[in-house]
Amino acid sequence: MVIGGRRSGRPTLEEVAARAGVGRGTVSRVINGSPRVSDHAKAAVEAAIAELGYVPNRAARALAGNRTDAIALVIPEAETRLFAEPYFSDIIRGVGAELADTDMQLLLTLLRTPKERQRFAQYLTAHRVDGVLLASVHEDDPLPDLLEQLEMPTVLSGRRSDLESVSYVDSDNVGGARSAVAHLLGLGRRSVATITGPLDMYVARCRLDGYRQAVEGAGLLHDNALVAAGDFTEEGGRAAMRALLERRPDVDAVFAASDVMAGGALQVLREKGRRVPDDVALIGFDDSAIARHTDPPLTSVRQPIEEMGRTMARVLLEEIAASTATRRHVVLSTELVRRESA
Amino acid sequence: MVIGGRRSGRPTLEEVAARAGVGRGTVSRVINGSPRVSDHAKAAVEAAIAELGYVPNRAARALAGNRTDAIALVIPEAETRLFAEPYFSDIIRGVGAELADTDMQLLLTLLRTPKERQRFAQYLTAHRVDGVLLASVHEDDPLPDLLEQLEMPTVLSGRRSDLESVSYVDSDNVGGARSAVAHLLGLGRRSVATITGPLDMYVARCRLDGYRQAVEGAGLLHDNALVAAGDFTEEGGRAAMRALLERRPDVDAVFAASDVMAGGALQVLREKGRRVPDDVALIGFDDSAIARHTDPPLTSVRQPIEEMGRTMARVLLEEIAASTATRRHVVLSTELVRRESA
DNA sequence: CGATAGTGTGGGAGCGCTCCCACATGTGAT
DNA sequence: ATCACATGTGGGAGCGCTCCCACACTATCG
Repeated sequence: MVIGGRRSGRPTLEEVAARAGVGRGTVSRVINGSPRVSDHAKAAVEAAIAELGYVPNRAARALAGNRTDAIALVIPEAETRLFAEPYFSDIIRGVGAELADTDMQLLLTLLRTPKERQRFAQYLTAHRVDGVLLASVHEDDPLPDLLEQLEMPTVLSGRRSDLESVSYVDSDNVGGARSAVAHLLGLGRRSVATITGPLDMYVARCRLDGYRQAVEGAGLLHDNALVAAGDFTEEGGRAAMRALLERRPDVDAVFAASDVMAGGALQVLREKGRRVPDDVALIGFDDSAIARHTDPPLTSVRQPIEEMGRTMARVLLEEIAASTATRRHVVLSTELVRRESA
Repeated sequence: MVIGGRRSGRPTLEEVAARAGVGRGTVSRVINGSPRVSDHAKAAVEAAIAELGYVPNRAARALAGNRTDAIALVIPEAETRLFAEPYFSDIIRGVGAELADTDMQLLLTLLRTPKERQRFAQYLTAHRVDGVLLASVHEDDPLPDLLEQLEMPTVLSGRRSDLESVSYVDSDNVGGARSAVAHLLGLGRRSVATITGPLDMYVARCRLDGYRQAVEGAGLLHDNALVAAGDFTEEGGRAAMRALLERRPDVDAVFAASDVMAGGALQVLREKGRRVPDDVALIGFDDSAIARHTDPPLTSVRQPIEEMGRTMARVLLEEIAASTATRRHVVLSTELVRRESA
């Protein structure tokens, strides 16, 4: 590796051209992989690049080419709290992996305050990124619409509703929930309850739908007393579990829409003297670290989150490359990870 | 907020100048906060900027000014696995918070493969960032030295050794460990063991030092049989705990150098029928989510990680702004969070 | 053999800034 | 009045690229 060199600055395209004995245009074409270059010229340029240790100046490229070679990964306000969850790091790792072979830069943008959102809107209008990855959106989030309006290539992780128009990559929440509940039913449980997430979140409704489909598919009657609303927090899981035991003391299985809530439910079940899984079987969602650390370890539905991140990046790059606006909706399948709680 | 506008592109500095009835130079001076501008001109320019919704073109600035207004947060290979740990997300949140009021961009760089490291070295020589934050370095990591050689402003989280020359922000690992072990001793425990991290990591050695200081400070003999090497993984914690029980069945307290390892140790203790904290008191390090979810919940040493992130960003910005190379070493104090395991 | 179409190539223009020189104007000392 | 110096200002030059036009040179055809 060549570090530093003659002169004050790094070599420029022009210097490469001089060394290779060609014009600026030809060097540019080689760098950008244009097919309209003779093998001979290409070889000479590549040699010159290697000799000089030339690396293109990003800013100059961006200025001349009216692009930035950078994409933003945006983590909205509500999520910065949950940032520690494996969800985001796995997304980031997936995105990073996919981008590693590109020379696309990844900008991390945390949007906590309205002021920061405002500032980010400026970023966008100032065309400081070529595209945006939006990690986890709420139903009423206007950001995707702003992005669409600005014709900024965008990919969401998850979606706001069935009608989501912006490109997204989501996991099969309905199917995951369905398979979890089917598993409980297959164990012979007949009073299968669910603890839902906040129902103003699409993901929570999907998981509830999956629960319903499985229950009804087994020819059982859907009983609203078996559905308790949680909010994806541990305390919410505890409250929901208490309510369920109150309403239906005969409950023999619970599907919680997140591991955190399942953890809360587990505490209450133990308090109330119910054995897991003997008296009550329990399944969570996310297959997070918590699932491995509860006693007993939680059976849980795993989402392929890193894969989601990779896919998001891939879809975004395609969207940036495409001349016409395309929308892609990708749903990745989930997998039931069996442990001792069910 | 003005979105879009007349013409094809966003307004330029020149247009702002025309509108304000001044020259390009004056607008530039206003934007960059130069004191050499009359109040009158300044007001006119600011009005024009607001009316046009002008946002400076970053690429043009970078090209003309020979800087990037971007810093890289680098997460080296070994750590991408641990990325889910609150450590990194807290660092990121802190950095993000500190940068929010700046117009410095945060680039996330995961360095997994040697190839990616190589590529990153090119980034650096190509001057694509103004500074680098390096999250968690290993003792033999050459990256800090490369950065120093390139005169790239750099701040580490943690340090490689006592002699670290590059700027860093670290937490008081020695003091944290010491207080944890002192707490165990204060409980009347006399056979206090420790599960260390990998001893080629400075942070692991610091925590071991703290352990030693506390033990010796209490007038006890240091027994090597009470020291088991782990590797910051759960499995490592399990193995170390098994070794400890084998060597010193009389062990009545354990200080693990991370919560993850403490979690592993806890499993083994339960397997072997030891009650926590009755038979064996246990303390972890990091105060991570795991600590709250084990049974019993772990007493643990908390580091002010988000604060570390904030400080890192602050120090880096100062270093970038400073004309001369400065080195700053900041050590933040830790706190023992008491739960039921000790 | 000229016309027509491809290929490869050089280099001008220009992207939107910052830097800095030159100059205008103002102020106080001589 | 003259000089010295600070203060404010306009605009040329140039950062390192990409885009694209113009041109040279080939092939292919009737």
